[in-house]
Amino acid sequence: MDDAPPHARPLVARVAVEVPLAHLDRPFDYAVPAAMAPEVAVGCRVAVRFAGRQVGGFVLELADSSDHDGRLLPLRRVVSSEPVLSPAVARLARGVADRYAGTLADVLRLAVPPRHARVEREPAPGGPPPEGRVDASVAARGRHAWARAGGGTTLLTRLAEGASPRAAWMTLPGDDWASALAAAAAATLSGGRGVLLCLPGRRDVALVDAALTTVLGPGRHVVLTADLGPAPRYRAFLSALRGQVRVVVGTRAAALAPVRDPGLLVVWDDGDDLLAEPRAPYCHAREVLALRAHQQGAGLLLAGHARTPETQQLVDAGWVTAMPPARAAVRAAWPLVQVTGGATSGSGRDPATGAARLPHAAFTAVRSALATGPVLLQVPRAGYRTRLACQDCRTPAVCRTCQGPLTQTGADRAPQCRWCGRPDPGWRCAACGSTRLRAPVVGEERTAEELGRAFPGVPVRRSAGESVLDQVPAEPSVVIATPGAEPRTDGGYVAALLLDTALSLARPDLRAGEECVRRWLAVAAMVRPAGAGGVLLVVGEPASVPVQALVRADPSGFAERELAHRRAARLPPATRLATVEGPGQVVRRLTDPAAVRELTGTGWPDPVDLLGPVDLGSDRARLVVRVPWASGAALVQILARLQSARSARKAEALRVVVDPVALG
DNA sequence: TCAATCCGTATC
DNA sequence: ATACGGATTGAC
Repeated sequence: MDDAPPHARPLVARVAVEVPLAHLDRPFDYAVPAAMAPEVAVGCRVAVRFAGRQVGGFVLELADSSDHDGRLLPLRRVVSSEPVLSPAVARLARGVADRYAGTLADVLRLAVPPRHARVEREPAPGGPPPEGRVDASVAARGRHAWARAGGGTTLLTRLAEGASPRAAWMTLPGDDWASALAAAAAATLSGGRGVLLCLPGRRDVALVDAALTTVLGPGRHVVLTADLGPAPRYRAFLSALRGQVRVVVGTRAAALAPVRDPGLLVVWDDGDDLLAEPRAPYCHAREVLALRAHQQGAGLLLAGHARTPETQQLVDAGWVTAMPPARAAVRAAWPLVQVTGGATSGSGRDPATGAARLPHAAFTAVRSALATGPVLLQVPRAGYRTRLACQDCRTPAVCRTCQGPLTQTGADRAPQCRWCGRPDPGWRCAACGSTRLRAPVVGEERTAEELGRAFPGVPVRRSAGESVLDQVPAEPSVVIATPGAEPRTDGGYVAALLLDTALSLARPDLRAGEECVRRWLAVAAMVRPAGAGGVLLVVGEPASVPVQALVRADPSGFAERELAHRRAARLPPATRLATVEGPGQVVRRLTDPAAVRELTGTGWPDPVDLLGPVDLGSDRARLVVRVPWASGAALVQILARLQSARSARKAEALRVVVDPVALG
């Protein structure tokens, strides 16, 4: 095929068909009718007949012969010649599917947005993008952040030279990180290569979008998020695919965007679980981009206020380089950290609701800070980690298994036991039989009310849930925000207050400590340096390891300790772990080595820990499978074979999650 | 001995 | 889902 003469036409198309069955996750050959030969292209969408049905597919390859013994069916239709699945993205998608025991079709649904014919016909924008006015001060702020990161300036130089550095960067308080990422994008672009930036939420994407516009000028990058709507999404996708823009910024699905010749792949705040895909194959943007960096020889930047154990593990392995700031830079950037435990100034609080308590020392510190500027208060989300009760008879809701208190960890999640962590989606009141739960709101609203009274004459602004503030004026005010919704303020906050840290840390979750430190560092990042009067007030246990990360201004030390702890406890990412969920009988059989050997040919890797299975009710069960890190690939292969064997027998697919983000 | 039917398996 | 091949059955 490679040296075919110019008049030769492709005879065979290798097609990835869009079917959800695991055992059909491989290419199928089709004959290319002469009439379709001019339209067919590698990467284009086609329609084919498959097992008697009309299905869609993507051309993975064109060839002049097939290894298939039987007769080939002809392609039914070339849907469009647009090569929406480049060989590089096809290979990446295959790698992601293999990494997560999923199917290529699942990954391609994330990688290629639905076609929009009208958008596809739109003429390409004429000429080069307008030469924008570059805002020198924004670029300078970005460079300033890099200058105080260890090796930051070198990183920019190497990107501009076409090298592919892999780095883990933690910001210092006050860093204009969005501008810093834009500066790295500009450097990479100046070296002639593309850039992809993945961020957890729309707010983060909007910040970087704005920074890219000022640093690169307009029209040089494109935003790619799932919530754009079909036409704008396909338009953004096509402009990256066609090379009209070389910089893409977006949320998790953008990790598979068709950026050509990428020189830099950026993940921001990889501890945010928004970066994990909630649908099969449950891939995480950090893992997708790490694989992509490896496959395509691109640079990788794992950036954030905090560092996850997963990223720390890559640092330990020497695969990415840490960028520690000089100790002097840390001292110059960090606010003064004050930890207060013990007595509270409040009185008459309802102990059952765990309402916010404000120690006297913190109260005075906030009052004095309010003389000069805004004070930030981070509170748990409304209703979050509050004890649930029956809406009708007010009987406290308890766990059916262990009688622990039920709490809600998110507005749309099932109630969960605070002691054993078990979710209880089908709760029913033991006293009156009601199924209606009441979540007393103690988080944000109650705190706002209390603080409003505590500091009369000072405006109280709230940023949470539906009404998130991007920015607040740099004037004295109490700003109450839920994690992730903290507004920015020019010059930074005079003080910030972290309440009830001991309670937050007590969450029955493997990631509780890591998650708290991540949220606290996001607050610390917005406070003025100690030299400018900035104070971070922490209400909690001074000796606890997560609180010490703040006291010592040493988030990387915390990441190291956290990873060491995971190693000692044989927890991810020091081990590889997967959950398998399905009908009780099927899942229980997976604990029988002989049965697994029969199903997969080889059986579980040795050694293996099978934890559970846990009964989830309605005849469903979940098994946790844990293997040493080195056996991860073998584990995933077994899981894929298991799915394959089941789908071949027309059995319902199991829910397999490799590296689950949350472990209750 | 051959056609009709059933069942398992592959799906190009 | 459909299509096909091989095995099974039953009538001549």
